[in-house]
Amino acid sequence: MPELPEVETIRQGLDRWVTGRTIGAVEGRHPRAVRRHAAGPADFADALVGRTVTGVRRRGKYLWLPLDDEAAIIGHLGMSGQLLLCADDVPDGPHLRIRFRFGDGGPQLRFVDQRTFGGLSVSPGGAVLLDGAVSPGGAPVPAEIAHIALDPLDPLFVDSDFLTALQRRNTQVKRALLDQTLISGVGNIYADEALWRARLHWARPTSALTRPQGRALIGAVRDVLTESIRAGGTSFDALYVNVNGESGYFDRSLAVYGRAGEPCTRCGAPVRREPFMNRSAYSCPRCQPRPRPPTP
DNA sequence: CATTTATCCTGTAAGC
DNA sequence: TGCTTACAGGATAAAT
Repeated sequence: MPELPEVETIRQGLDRWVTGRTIGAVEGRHPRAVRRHAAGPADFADALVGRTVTGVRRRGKYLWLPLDDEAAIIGHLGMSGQLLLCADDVPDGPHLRIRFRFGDGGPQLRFVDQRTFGGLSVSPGGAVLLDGAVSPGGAPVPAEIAHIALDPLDPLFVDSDFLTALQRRNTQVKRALLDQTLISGVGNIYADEALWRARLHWARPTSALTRPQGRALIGAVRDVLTESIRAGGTSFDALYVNVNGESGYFDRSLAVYGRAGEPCTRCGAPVRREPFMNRSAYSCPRCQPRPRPPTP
């Protein structure tokens, strides 16, 4: 599902195909897609018609598109959201939620979302620098996402600060990786992949991690995210595609996620799947031994 | 305050 | 064959 590499791939596509274009019409097709827009669906469209997109930015799994009037469109793909550039004659699918037409008459932008966990909103002052005191790292982000931590590909991300915060936590290491207020952009897929690379079991208590283990972990997180971006992200099915409808191919490089019973590519032991937060955690039983005592 | 759990959704696949 | 159930899981409100 869309995590940092998938969102970054989409950001790059939007930057290429949408930046500089002026919105001509906005068509809302499902109220849930704009539920985060406090001023309501009608205001969402009113705030955008006639505005020009000046760029596309990202923090973690959030996107935002600054506009020429100091507002910004904020977007989150949730589980199944897609942003697609389509010629006018491409038929609407059943999950079309929002359509943007542009004044140049070029390809329209569609927000398509099967499970409706994603959505778009307009942040009135979102294109303007936020008070650095309340934004993690002091970076400019819309106020609505100021609670989201820096992601590990952000130039302002400081490894040692993250490791200190990680060690202060009293929880399991995978839970910490998924906490977007501690480190953003990592979801279930890349958490499992990074833990495998760092040879750490997901249930390891954060407070007991050594500094070298922590450094190995953040290095692994950064490596796997970077490699996946290079591959265009991970596509298991048609639910994740880039803005032109193309799949990424990092699924071929996954070591453990979704590979229960298959051999570990490092040691050959069958990959283990364990229940984790009403989901699954995949790991290698040999490379990532369980922590000694019962989990905290 | 820190941390965990329940909830929102729908399509696919597995089970009876 | 057709119905039911489990599962996928990001963010957030609510609970502990």
